[in-house]
Parts: sequence; C-alpha cells; structure tokens
Amino acid sequence: MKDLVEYRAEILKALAQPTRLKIIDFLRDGERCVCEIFPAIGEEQSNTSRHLNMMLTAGVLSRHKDGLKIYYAIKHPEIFDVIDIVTDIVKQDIAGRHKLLKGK
Amino acid sequence: MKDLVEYRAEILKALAQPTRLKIIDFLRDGERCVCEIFPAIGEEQSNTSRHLNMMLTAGVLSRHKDGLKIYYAIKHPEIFDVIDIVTDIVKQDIAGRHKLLKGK
DNA sequence: GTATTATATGATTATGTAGTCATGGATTGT
DNA sequence: ACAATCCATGACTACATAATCATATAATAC
Repeated sequence: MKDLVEYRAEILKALAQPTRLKIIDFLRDGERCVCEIFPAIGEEQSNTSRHLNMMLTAGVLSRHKDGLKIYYAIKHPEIFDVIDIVTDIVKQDIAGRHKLLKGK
Repeated sequence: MKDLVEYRAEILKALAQPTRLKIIDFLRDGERCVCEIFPAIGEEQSNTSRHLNMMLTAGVLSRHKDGLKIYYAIKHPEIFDVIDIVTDIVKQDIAGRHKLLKGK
C-alpha cells in the first residue's frame, strides 16, 4: 500500500507543471469540457487530454460525461488555496529579488 | 524572463517528491544542518545534499553556514500551510476510497 | 448505415529526475 | 602541516515526463 508521503507527493506533482497550472487556473470558474480547455490554454488536444487524465488519477480533478463531451472540474476546492499560497510566495520572492537588484 | 506560471511550477515541483517532503517535515521545528537531516530521513548524504540544493534554488529553503556545518531552513512558513492542505486532501481521498471499498 | 465531433491512446523523441559511488573542497582541531 | 569532519559535485544508471503525430474509440446527427 502506498505511503502517505507518496500520496502527498502525487498530488503536488499533479500541480507542479506549467500546462497543468494553466488548466487549473482555467477551471476556477467551474467545470469545462476538453474542447474548451485546450484552446484556452493553447495546447494540443492530445497533450491536454493526457494532463487531464494525470490529474484525475492523482485525485486533483473529477470528471463526468455529457453526450460527446467530457467535463473536468477541480475535485477539492482547497487546491485553489494551495495555488494561491504558492502564488503569494512567488510574488514575495520576485519582490525580494527586485530589492536586491536595486541594491537595497 | 521566467513566467509567473513557471515560478509557481518550480516551487510546487520542489515540494512534490517523497524525499523532499520528508526533509520539509523534518524542518518543521526549525533549521537543521545536513548532518542532522540525512540520518533523520534515511537517505544518503549526497542525495540529501542534492535535494536541499534543489529546494534552495527553487526558493523553498534558505541556508547559512556555521563553521563546518550548513544549516537549512524553510524560507517561507506558508510552505507548511501548503503541505497541511495537501495532507488534508489526501486524508479525505483515502477516507473516500474506504467508503467505496465498503460499498457505501 | 455514413459522417461528424469529442476524447483517448499508441508510438516515438528529447529531456529531466532520483539515486549511487567515488571524489573533491572547505573548515576546524592538533 | 596533517587528520578529521562536513558538505558538494562529477560521472553514471535507470527511469519518468512532456510533447507531437497519427490513429482509435465513442457518441451523436443525418
């Protein structure tokens, strides 16, 4: 059986990639089908599909079918909190580097 | 110049690996030197050193020298919040799978 | 049935990662 | 200067990942 630390790593890994972050950002307003997602993030359909499947397996996304379309959504809203915290950290770091460049 | 989305991915990637999660867990109580970290997590010194350096570069850790020893610490306490949220999500998911196995 | 649309997947390529072992560099104590 | 300790790094191996192109599958409409 898989360890807790490995589950945590799996979730985080599912978030830790630019294409997947773009998908997550696009899913802020609710579920979307693949045909909406891949043009929105500017990636190929097949590549987008793989990333969606990966995040589904990791437990980050949920999905349901409606006719031809398959809708993906963020499974746990707390994921957005994680992303927001990381975004804050990045902004702090960038601000910090700015100060360094200015010699402060 | 690097994109915001890539910075975010870099931070998350620095968290998204079992050995690194163990290191972060071990740094909850404050800074530690490499010589304390690698026995605590049960990894080789060289491997531990690489992971520490990776997290330093990503902006997750800070470090300072004291004589022979080099102390690493979590740079942004918010990192712990991220880890805690992810841990909660994992626990929810595991609980959910339990229900499924029980046929509920 | 055929055509169309939406999604998934096999095969491939290029690149990145985690880990190990051996070694090198830096600092301290003698 | 020499030995001991702590940490980093080069070289290597095995494996994972992201992306692309072509193709397959599934559902719907005609």
